[in-house]
Amino acid sequence: MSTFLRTLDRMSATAGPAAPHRPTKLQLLELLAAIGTAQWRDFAAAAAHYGLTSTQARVLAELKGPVPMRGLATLLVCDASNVTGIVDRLEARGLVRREPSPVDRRVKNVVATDEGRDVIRRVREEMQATHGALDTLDEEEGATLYALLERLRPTMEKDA
Amino acid sequence: MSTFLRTLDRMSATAGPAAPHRPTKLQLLELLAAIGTAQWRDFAAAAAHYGLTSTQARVLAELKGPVPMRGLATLLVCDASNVTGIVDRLEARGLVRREPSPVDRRVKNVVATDEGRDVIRRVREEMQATHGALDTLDEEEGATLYALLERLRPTMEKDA
DNA sequence: CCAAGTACTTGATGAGATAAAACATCTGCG
DNA sequence: CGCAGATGTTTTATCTCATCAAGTACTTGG
Repeated sequence: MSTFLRTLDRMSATAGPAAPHRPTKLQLLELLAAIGTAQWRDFAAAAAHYGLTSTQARVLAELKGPVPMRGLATLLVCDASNVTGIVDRLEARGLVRREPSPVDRRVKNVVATDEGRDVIRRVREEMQATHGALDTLDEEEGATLYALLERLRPTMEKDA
Repeated sequence: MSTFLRTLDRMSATAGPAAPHRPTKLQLLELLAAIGTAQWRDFAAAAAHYGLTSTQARVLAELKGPVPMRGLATLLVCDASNVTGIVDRLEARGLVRREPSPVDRRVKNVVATDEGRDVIRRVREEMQATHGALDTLDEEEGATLYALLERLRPTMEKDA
């Protein structure tokens, strides 16, 4: 609680005249959206640096172990037929391999190759380097933000 | 986007069990990404409910006044030739209008029609309705969250 | 006035998304 | 057991969105 108050104090000291003190729900939604898209663009840029589309990078990042095509579709929240093409392109570049499931002959498991693992590792590193954004928050502010966002999360994920 | 999440998750794997009062940078990023993802999917779903793609809805949302094609391209961070098609489709549905700029005959300003404004208003309402999440914050907490997020935004937009 | 720059469009190309349908395989129930 | 229905994958068609290259129309500054 005292953390809250001090955070507010610091904010009113640094916020300047432009900061609205009573944001509407809509303003908050728009701000969240703006930050979300900024993050997404960062991810896409890091992926592009290694010749990947963001979707391809997304798939590659999922492949910690073998994942069936259908499983990828579920993870990506998209149609299974869509995954075929994405994995085709990754496979053509040698970043990924299809192998038949030992337990179900209908299923093809997708596995990252060594090169695939290497590429996604580099994308991750680049993301970390890019995000100095949060360094502008001190420890208390970070804790405050985290606590507030965490309360938002469960309600917003209902549609997943 | 959900992979993006998991990627960040994996990146912060060394942090161990969550220490809620001292979140790491990566934990914060993960949380922001989680909320951003959920919100983006909600936005897309609300837009789809009115027969709009998320990109089309995004354009409509930008049209608070007349905006030149080139300006839209800048806002969307994409090629100008891309905007032509998006606005074509919106115009074909009567949600948007091109009108010549009075000051520069090269320029076409895009304006939302009454119907366009109505549709985007409904999309926004649907999002707000979906996100009772924000109702769990009281006024002070909302203001705190807004101020913190606002400080994050400019830093994250640096890379355009 | 004219060269260079800017705004927009067109056309080619490619990724990603969905829907419908084909095909092989698995599963459960009579 | 055997078959009907469900499931996993791919193909094909169609759309949107993204880029690049080129072309047209207009503006601007030397």
